[in-house]
Amino acid sequence: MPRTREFDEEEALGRALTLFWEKGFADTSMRDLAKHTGVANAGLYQAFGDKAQLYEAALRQYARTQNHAFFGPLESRHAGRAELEAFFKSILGAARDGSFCNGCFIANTAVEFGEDGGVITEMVGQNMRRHGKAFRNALRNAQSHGEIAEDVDPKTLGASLAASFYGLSAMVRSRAPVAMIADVVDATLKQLG
Amino acid sequence: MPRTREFDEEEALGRALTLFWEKGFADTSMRDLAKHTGVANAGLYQAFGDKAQLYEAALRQYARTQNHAFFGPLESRHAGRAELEAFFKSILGAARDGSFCNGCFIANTAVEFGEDGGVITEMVGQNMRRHGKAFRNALRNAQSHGEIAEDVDPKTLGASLAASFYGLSAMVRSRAPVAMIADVVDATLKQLG
DNA sequence: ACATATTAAGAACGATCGTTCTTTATTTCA
DNA sequence: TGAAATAAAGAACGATCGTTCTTAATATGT
Repeated sequence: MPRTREFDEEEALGRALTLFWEKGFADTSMRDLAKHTGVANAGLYQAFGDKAQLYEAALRQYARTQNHAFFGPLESRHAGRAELEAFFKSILGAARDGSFCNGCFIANTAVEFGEDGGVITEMVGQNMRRHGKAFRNALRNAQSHGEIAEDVDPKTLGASLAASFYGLSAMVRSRAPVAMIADVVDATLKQLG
Repeated sequence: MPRTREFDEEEALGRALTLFWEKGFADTSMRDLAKHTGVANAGLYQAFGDKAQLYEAALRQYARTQNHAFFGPLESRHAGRAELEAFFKSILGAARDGSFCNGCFIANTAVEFGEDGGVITEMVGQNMRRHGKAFRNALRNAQSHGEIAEDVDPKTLGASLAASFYGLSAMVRSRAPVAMIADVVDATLKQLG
């Protein structure tokens, strides 16, 4: 009997993500979101709940798509030095062509929400652990294949590479000169030996 | 003839900074600020201009005080390896005791404002350049004194240490486990050789 | 084909936002 | 000491916020 939903939830969520990613949670209004998604105000509430739940859904989609595209290669059983280099060089490339100009949505969320004691902080922590694990996986593989120096500790360097990534994210978001981003990438990769 | 101002501008600004630092620009209302500074609503406008100008003034005070306390030692002509180690170890300590739980206000501002094309972004860039220069100064001194490896490039590693600092800031702000912070600090300092 | 359930569109609500204005109190100079 | 000028306090304003409600359109099961 019911009328069918006209809009595609996943696509609308993607557009909401774009807006949250660019402007953050507090600076994005539900009216902005309705306009940008093409979904009526009430439709967003019907489909996703309130604004916070919509943000959570957008964050989940980011983790599932964009974040997965970035970190998936590092999580492969065959990930090694090549994937680590490709990761940071692709960030430099994305900084050049502007496709990384909003930085990492996980890192942005970490900064905006801080410790809210809720589900958002938990999701941030979960994704940050994923990042560290991905780097560590690639580092371990690279080390066992003799592709990087023997004296690196995959656990500590993995955490450190994640921190460098978040730092790069903040710098790119505030439009630091590309030369500075290139310097960071150079020095970061030098740690592989 | 005029009545004298009752509150101390610098102290009120410090309290405003505390609030902006903890909650960010968008989530801090002028009423919050009036309550927390003890200065009446109109008094803040009288003394500082509008909300954005108040934030700018708070950012300037942060650069002049907190930021200076952190980076001043690295900018000394006598700064070397000891100061670099002390810097990152003090971050670990501050992560432990909670005194760094809001992260770096410069990095937070970079993430919240992104590229706004205005004075805020310019101040962020200015302070980020200062950070890179401070690290580079200490690295150059350390190198010329034989305290660190000869093959490090102070320029690129300086930029990279700044990125690591911003990343640490984001991680601490979202309450990453102290063990993870310690890992980042360990791996970061390992770059000194 | 009609009744019904759910949608879309956006008007409307109360709260809160940044900002200004009004009022009252206070201090200094002539 | 009285007049002028500024400070302090907070009420008030219009705008916008998140959210809900009203209305009208639409698609499905019998």
